[in-house]
Parts: sequence; structure tokens; C-alpha cells
Amino acid sequence: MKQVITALLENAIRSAVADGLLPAGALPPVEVDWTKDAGHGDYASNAAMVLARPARKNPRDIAGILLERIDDSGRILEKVEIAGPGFMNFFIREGCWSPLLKKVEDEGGRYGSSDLGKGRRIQVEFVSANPTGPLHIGHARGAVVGDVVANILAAVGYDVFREYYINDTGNQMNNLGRSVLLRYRELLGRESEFPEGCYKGEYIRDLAAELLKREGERYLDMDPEAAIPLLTTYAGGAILEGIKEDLRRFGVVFDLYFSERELYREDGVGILLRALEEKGFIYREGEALWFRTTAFGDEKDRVVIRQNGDPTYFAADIAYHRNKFLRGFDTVIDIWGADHHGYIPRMSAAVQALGYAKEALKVILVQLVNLLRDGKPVAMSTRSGEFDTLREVVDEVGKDAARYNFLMRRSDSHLDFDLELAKRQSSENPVYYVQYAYARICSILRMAAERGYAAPHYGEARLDLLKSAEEIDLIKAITRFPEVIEGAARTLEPHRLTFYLNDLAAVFHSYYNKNKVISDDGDLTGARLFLAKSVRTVLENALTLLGVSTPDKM
RNA sequence: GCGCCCAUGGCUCAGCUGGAUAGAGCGUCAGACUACGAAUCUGAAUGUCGGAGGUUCGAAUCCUCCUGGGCGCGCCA
Repeated sequence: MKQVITALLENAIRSAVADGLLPAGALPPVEVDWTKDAGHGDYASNAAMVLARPARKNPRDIAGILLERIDDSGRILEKVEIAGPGFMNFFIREGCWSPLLKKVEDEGGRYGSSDLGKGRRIQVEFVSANPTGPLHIGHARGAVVGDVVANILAAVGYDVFREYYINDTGNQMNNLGRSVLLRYRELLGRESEFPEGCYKGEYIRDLAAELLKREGERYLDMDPEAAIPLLTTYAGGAILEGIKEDLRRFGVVFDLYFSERELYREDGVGILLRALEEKGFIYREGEALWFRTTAFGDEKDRVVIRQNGDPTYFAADIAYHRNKFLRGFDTVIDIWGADHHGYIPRMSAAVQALGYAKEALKVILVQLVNLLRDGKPVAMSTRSGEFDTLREVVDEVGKDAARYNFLMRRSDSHLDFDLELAKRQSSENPVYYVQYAYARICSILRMAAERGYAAPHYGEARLDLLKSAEEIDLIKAITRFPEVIEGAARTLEPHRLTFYLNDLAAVFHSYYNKNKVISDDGDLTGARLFLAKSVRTVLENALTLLGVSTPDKM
């Protein structure tokens, strides 16, 4: 509908330009949006106001010119009003809404999707936590945001690839191996000091005990320098398997887990550095190699090879991003914890230095999560080993409530996650509000079937009977769905879907409380069943995008 | 010290990249089940959009400064 209005308006503008009433050449883009206030019609446009400056005319005069030139041959407009400083308010004829429901039936599970992405290849990299310990609640939010952004992009026609970067080399991994060794020795009666940086979680003890059971005491008297790499590989592998399993149970599945070790095996870092050097972005200062990121707006240059000859994490990460683009992705999206925001300029510089557009890399920052229980903070100290893991949270509150709660805020705003609230089956918990609407519709359709009514197909339903204000509102909400998905895709803001869902469910619940779907009037019942079924389709499609289940009973 | 993000009813947050009288939920108060599911609905109250300037037809939104919070500023990852 929005597109129809936009087309009418653009034709009117062309006509006015042709008649010399508006200047030719590039005009500012006009907007058509749905209104917040029914008194302003169904859609409103700011066209006259944005054209006022280039045309050097009064906005209300321009609105009048455009109004005369709107060719409503399809007879969809009840009226168009000029209001306020120069808004054009479009009132849609009552009977023009229900035909829009045909699309819902025709497209079914695909309703809301589009081909905006035109099959362009896009990669979403998310979670990417070091396999040094189980995922915690903070990773969970990033996991859901990444997963749902990927779903949304796929829905608008991108060819989406989900990837997890396993940062499985470096000091942190070394510390993991050392930690396991220390616990292992402890189990065999060798007390030892725990140096700074070592992991003290209970899971380390479990890994050590498992190792002892499987391989005996062979590491006890081995040279630690020889033993640690072996234990690192063992522990990292075991932890990664646990991470994969936790994510799977959370509904998050990756196309690829990409190992940093892989990069080094293929000399990815070496090749990268030579490539950058050829372009003149590498210089030596002291014993270290530096990358001139300031050439692209970073505040200082960055080291890529340290004095001791080891590449930095940054060097490997650039090589990884180069690898992504070489694999043919047009756009690469990284999802990071907000504490990494300072890293954006240098990564952006790296991408540009490699010859890719600045826009080819997009970073979504995800703020931290405050885990609460009944309003009181839950301690999450990694050092003491006391923290709520993703697994524990999902076991306690369930996948649906956890996922939905993570999407109720913009990604870059702090989120309080209250375990007791997430479990509560009440109006305080929006997941159930939406799922309840879905279950309720299923129940109505079951009840209708018992009484001998089947929901009709589009051609059979007397949709002209749907003309109450609530019914029109419901249809409008349904037709907004594709626009909401598009907006979420364009801005990479998955929370728009949860807000939309709450809205749609509210309109339906309100309608339900005022009107009986099933009555003695067969035609009216049929029309309302069709409407209810359309709502259900949208709820199902939207919840599926969020990775939240659609129970037909609750 | 420099940089980035945030500041919106009592609380938690939206606000569609500049639009009309700033919206939801929770909480509070008052109501609705002999009717398709009350995990629902209806109604009421609550705001100098942190402050001060500026940009223009028009600002919660953009610019500058100030106040107050979060984060970052390694040859760590």
C-alpha cells in the first residue's frame, strides 16, 4: 500500500515538473509513512515540504499542485487532505484493505520476505568466544542478535553465511593448557601456585579429572613446555564441543567454525603482510612491524609483528577478514561486545587498505547483560569461577523466553535480564503475550472446526464484511510486516521485530475481546476466520525469524 | 588527558535516520469471564525528552558547549 501511494505521488511530481510548476533536475527524495494518528489519514507524505525549498514555493501551494495531479485510477483513495505546515494525508477507501490479505494466503510462510538483497552474499560472524571456558550470558545475547540478524537478512533475499571465529592460539589458550595441567597435578597431590591469568572455574577441574582417567599420569613428570600445548589442544577441543552443543540447544547453528590455526597453516598472516607491504602500509620501527592505519582515520598506527617476531591478534584478524572477502562475500558483518568498540577504526582501516569499500564491513555492537534474580544482581565473576553459563540460563528459563528477552532492547543499550521475570508466566513477560495470541488463534480455529466451520480460502471469504475499525487496524498491522522486516534488515536492528510482534498481538487481543470470531452468521464467521488465520501466519513467520517456537496450546 | 556510546513518566525502554498533540510495558488506581483460552481486555493518572545555545517551515532526533553515567585508549585477546 505504501508503495502504491508513493507511486501515485511520484507520478504527480513528474507531471508537475513537466508542466513547469516544479523545477527539473534532482529533487530531494520524498517520504510516505503510515501515520500515528487516525485523524491524519492512513498514510502521510512530507513531499510538499521538502520540495518547498528547491521550488521556492509555499509548501501548502505545492501540496495543492500535487493533489490536483494525483491520478487515482485504481480508486483506492477516499480523500487526500492538506494539513498543518503542508502534510498530505492520504485516506484509503475502506474496501481497499482486505484485498491485501490475498498476499498473506498466497505467500504463506514466505509472507514478509522479499528479494531486496538480490542474492548478494553476506557473512555474519558472531559469538567467536575463545574456547577457554563455557559461554556465559553475555555471549548469549550476541548469539541471538547474530542469529536473528542472519535470519532477517536471509528473509530479504541475501545469501547468508554464519560463521564463528575460533581464536584458538595465543596466550589465553596457553593459560588454559597451563590451568588444566595445574589442576591435574593437584589431583595427583602436587600443590602449586595459580599464576595470574589462569582459569579457576570448576570446569577446569573436570577436564583435568577426565584427562587423568583417560590417559593416566603420563603428564605429571613431562616437561611442562611440552605438556602444555598438548593439554591446550585437548582442553580447547573439549570446551569447543561444549560450546557447540550449548549453541545448538539455544537454536544457534553455524555454517562454519573457522579456526585461527587454519590461518597460520596456510600462512595467511604472512601473505597478508606482504600484500599490505606492497601497498606501502607497513613500516619498521625498532624491532616491530607497524601498519599505517592512520592513513584511514585511526588515531594511531598499530603493531602487526611484535619485537619478539610474533604476529599480534590484530594481524591475524586482518588476515581472517581478508580471507572472508576472498571467499566472495560482498558484505561482512561482525558482532562484537560493546567493550571492543575502540577496535572498529583499525579494522575498518584494514579493510580499506586491502582495497575494499568501507561499507563492506559492518559492525554491530552488543552491550553487556546484567543478570538479575528478583531484581538483585547475580555475581558473574570468571575469576572465582562463579558465573551463570548460557546452558544454565537456557535450562532455567527456556530457549524461547531467553531469546525473546535478548531482543527486547536495541543491541547497543544495556539489558537487564531477570531470571525470575523471564520464567514468570504473566503479563510481565512479553514472550507469552505473543505466543498466547498465536495459541489463542489455533484454539479458535480448532473450535470452529468442531462447529463445522473451516477457514475459507481468499476467493471464498466475504472479506468485504471486515470493516470495523478494529478489523481495519488488524489488516493494516498485517500489511506493515514486510516493511518492518525491510527496516530491520536495512538498519540491522532485530529488536524492531519484537516491538512489532507486541503490537500485532495487542491489536489482535483487543479485537478478540470485543468481537466473536465464531457466530451464527456463516459469512461473517468465514471472513473473521480468514483474518485470524492471516494474523496467525504473520505471528508464525515473525516468531520463526526470532527463533522462538509457536505453541498451538499453552 | 583523548576518543566512542548513552541520558525520554515512579521503573524498564520505543520513537520508523528531521515531521503534526513524544508512545508502549511494568508498577499504581478503577472496572470486565453463565460468551471462541482472564498468560486476555477496558479506562484513569504521570513528562521543562539531562542543561544552554544554534541550524529551519519543523528538533527527542543534526551542530557546539556544559553536567552526569558507561566503555575504550597494550608489541593483551
